[in-house]
Amino acid sequence: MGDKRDMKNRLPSTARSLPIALLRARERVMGPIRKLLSDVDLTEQQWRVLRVVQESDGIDPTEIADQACLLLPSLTRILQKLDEKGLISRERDKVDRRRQIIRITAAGEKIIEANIAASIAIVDRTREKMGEERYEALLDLLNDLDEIEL
Amino acid sequence: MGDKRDMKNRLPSTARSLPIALLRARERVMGPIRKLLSDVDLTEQQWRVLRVVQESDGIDPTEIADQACLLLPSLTRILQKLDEKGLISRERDKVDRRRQIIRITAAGEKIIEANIAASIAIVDRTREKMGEERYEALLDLLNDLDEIEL
DNA sequence: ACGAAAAGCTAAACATGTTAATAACAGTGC
DNA sequence: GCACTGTTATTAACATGTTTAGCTTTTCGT
Repeated sequence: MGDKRDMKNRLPSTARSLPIALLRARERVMGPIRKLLSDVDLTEQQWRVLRVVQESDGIDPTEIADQACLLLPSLTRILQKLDEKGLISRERDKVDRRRQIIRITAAGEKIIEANIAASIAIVDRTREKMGEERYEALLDLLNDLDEIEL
Repeated sequence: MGDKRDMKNRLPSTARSLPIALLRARERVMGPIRKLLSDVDLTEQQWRVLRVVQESDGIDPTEIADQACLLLPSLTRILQKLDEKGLISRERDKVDRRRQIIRITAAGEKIIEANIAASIAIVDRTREKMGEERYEALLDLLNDLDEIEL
């Protein structure tokens, strides 16, 4: 018979479950950053999008979604919010009119400049606490996992 | 002056950004599982909760939230859904009447039995493709990250 | 040039993430 | 017994995740 205990023990406890371990780790990393951003009324995703836009010189939503790791429907709403807040500008591409060109505004630049240092500090602190080597090893393994099973 | 390029280069590219690497890795792992579960009309979170409940012998929401890595407001809605679907039962604790006791139903057991094997297979396949050692090393590093910066 | 297929984006619907506020109950000190 | 405080769980409000459908524009084959 299909004894319940047989199946239970073949699955990892939550600490050894990869999906949950990834969740917890992400929570640990993003917690402090979220706290920082709430002071300027930005979500973690809005900040990610704003930074991708700032690093480019005019970029379309598809490219933003790819770099910020967001699905297009989510991005659509985020761009609407950022537009309302006056942090980005949107413009139709004159050549391919399906496409939009997103740019950061002066107000957007200002917000980034005001928070980028603290953002970097948080990342640096995590890397130091974990140790440079282990931090880099973790990144390597995560990237490996992402490239697996095409 | 605050040259823009100075700040840009101190932040990692998306591949070397820990938050984004964690996102992508999670997406890669959960994709196949989500596909499996959509056939039985369960979300990834509902499945996680159902399994935690099944592994216990009566458990309260706070404990479920902790083990399934969910916030209580999310869990409240998920338990309502699972209750509507008849997969769990809820009961007030007779001793401490703030507390609830959640149990899995026969229908819930049936769904788990019908899908647990495929679920295990997906995890196993990922571990094999990545290599046992690297897989375990990744889990160790993720757990380390979670324990850091108390 | 024309119609089918594809690309870029948006809308809608439902589920969860996140924070703040609230209700209901339990324990504590007085 | 009563106010005080902490715990458990829910609700509300807003933002995002996820899937499906839809619209507009372009590209391609013929």
